[in-house]
Amino acid sequence: MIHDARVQVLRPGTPRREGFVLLWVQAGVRTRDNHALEYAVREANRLNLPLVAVFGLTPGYPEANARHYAYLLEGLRDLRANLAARDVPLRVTLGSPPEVALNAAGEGAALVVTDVGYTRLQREWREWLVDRLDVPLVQVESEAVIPVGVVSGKQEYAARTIRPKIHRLWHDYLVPLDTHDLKKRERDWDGGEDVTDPTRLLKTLPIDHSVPPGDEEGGETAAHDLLEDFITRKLDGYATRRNDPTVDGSSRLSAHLHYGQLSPLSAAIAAREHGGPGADAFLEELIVRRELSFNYTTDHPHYDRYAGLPAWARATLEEHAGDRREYTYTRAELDAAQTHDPYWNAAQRQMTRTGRMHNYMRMYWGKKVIEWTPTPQQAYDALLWLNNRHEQDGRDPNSWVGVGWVFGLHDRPWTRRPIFGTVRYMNAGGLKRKFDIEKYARQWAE
DNA sequence: ATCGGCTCGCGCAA
DNA sequence: TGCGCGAAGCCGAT
Repeated sequence: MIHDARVQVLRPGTPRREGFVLLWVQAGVRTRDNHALEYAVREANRLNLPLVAVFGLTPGYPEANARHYAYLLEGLRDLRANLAARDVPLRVTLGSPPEVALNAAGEGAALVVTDVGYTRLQREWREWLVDRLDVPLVQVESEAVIPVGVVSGKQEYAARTIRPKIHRLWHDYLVPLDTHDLKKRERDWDGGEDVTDPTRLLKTLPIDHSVPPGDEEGGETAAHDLLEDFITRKLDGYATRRNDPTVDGSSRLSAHLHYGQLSPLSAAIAAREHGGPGADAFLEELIVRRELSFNYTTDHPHYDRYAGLPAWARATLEEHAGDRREYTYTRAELDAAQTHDPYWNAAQRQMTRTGRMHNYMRMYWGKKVIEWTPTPQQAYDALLWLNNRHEQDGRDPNSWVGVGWVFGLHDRPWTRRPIFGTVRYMNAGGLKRKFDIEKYARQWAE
């Protein structure tokens, strides 16, 4: 089922009666549980037209490097194969995504269907296309379990304010998506770039190659293998094991979700069917926390800036901006994991080597950088830079929210203390109390 | 080992 | 207008 609230007409009009339906893929790089794809298939069948797809591959995506592009290209490789099995040919074209979509539409689109991403740039791409297209454009939301605008129309203050709104709605949206066979097939649709060998194509792209690919394979096939493994082997222990950075207890699905290779609906339905406390904990992360980050980037004009943090948090940090810092490090020293703190260095190395830092360590990692930089603004910029450079899912809405949390976003005040003011403080004592931090340090030793 | 206090602002009850 | 309470904590008192 495709809920009406998922579908938004961005450019109204009557579809042409000839040509093809065009699916402009931006966010949903998959065929399973992709509402935009299924909507496009139904529209093509209704209009008795074929369906084709296009992806604009921009080498200029802000902050993206070889680590990110490798994962994206693996996703496109799988997408082309999986769409072909649905009789939908995919073209991958180098260039600005909305321009690529506009040019493809110019070849005879009756109607353009697209999906939804939640960053400023993705919104601007859609707006750019709306202004120039001369056929209808429909967006179908599939990266959120519940459409962002349905959950809330304003910036939520914290998880506790968005949670009841989500819980009220989620049973209406946690419903399977049925598929239809495409009736008409387009045979003459140029495929553009060859994505069968992502490594080869990656080398030719004029991007930042200084960060190598991470340690996990991208793409829809790997995503579903990982999901199955997670549900059968890890979900039962998830509620407790996910908080221990020395064991493999987290889902590792975040990057697949970020690149649209895994539908959050697929993951949510699989977890709910399995049940238990692990499923509850996972659905909290997958739906409540994830939609809270979409809410932040959608309803906050400065979601990626220090100035966008809550007023109480900025005020208290600025009151303490003149407090003495025992250690200060440059961005390069942090990047190279060259601090006096072996636990911090271990976390940094886990991230640079694998593309993932354990969630609990990420909080500690962020809090320490507040202590070790001259001003909170510099701490914010450094953390965001490090996160977006090395994390496989960097530049996801959860990147800005995760870094923002370190500075008090979606959190509450605590005891006043130097440097932090009333923003929550963390220290290595907590790591020692909660788990075997020495083991973690050994796991990620130099 | 466990517990209360720290501190702000939202949202609901009244 | 008052009141309860909140993603992951810390610290000192018992």
